[in-house]
Amino acid sequence: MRLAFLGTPEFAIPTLAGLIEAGHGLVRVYSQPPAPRGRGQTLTASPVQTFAEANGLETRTPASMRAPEAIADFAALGLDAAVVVAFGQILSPEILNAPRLGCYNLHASLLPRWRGAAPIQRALMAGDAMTGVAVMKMTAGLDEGPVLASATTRIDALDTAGTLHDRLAPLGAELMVQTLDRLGRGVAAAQPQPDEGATYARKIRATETAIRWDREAERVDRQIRGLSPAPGAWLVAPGARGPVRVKALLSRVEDGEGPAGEALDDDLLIACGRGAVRILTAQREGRAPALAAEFVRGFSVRRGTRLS
RNA sequence: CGCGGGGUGGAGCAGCCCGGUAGCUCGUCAGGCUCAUAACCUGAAGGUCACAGGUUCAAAUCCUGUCCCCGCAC
Repeated sequence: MRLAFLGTPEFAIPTLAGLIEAGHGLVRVYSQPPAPRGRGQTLTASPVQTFAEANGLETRTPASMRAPEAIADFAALGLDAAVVVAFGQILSPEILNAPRLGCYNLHASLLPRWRGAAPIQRALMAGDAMTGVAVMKMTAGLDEGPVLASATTRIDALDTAGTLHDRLAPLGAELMVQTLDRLGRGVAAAQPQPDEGATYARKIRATETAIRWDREAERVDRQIRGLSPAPGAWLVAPGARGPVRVKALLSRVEDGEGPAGEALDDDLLIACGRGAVRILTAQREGRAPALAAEFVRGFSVRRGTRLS
């Protein structure tokens, strides 16, 4: 098929790679424009732009797909369909209707659950036992289009947003390739999303990253894993030269009772509002992530220590 | 030039402010103890203190520059 691809972060790359491998006619890749990123604020191209250019694909990074020139240019491509994966811009009806068969989005949740910005993190933080990916035909409403296909994956006790992301990206890529194949053969069926069961996956805000030890252990654990590796759930531990911010990257619920936030042993078992959480991987500011055993070797958190 | 932290035997860290014999926890190796052990005891090996200059009688420590890593913000 004659396709355009619109995507921005790492998550979108397996799908783009899958389309290339499937031999589709990728006539254009769109991505968010390079922006100052990271330390030093260097102007950096998005992962998708970098990948697309490395693969010799025609790439554009318009600041807005709503600009008349962008719309006209897009319409002139004469597309069969467009594939959108975490592009980062809301597309107008003119864009959505331009390709002959429409625009198809890969979303990292089992729609209608977790429409919106942070589906992977939200599914984990909410304690869902299962999540997945869905391919839908895009409509004006945000993530409300009819679903053509979906695939599920179990959320394990030690999953983090990072491990889920890495599992869902290729799963979604495969699903998208299959769906396009069926679409091309005219045998794809779209099911409208039911409104019931719809939830919205709000963008993660910095204020959500502080660990609240007074909450029950299950919830603290999910917060830690749902925010790992980025932006990370934080706690503050007393250090020799003042309070130290520590990012908890992996945890597990364990038995234990005590005042919320108190270390119950010397190996990062921390009491919560109810139950306790053992931190398995941690990282303090300026340092590399470390397994609990190594972490504690250089930064002891003895039994009785109060964390906040 | 967005703000900040860090590079010290194989791992994780302390020491740096207030220059002067390389420290801690662990790992490794050898021996011992034990029915036995990831436990305990004894001993040993292993470090150009990121790199390059500078100051000094003397630099891990102070000054300058370079490279790499990380947190925040975005």
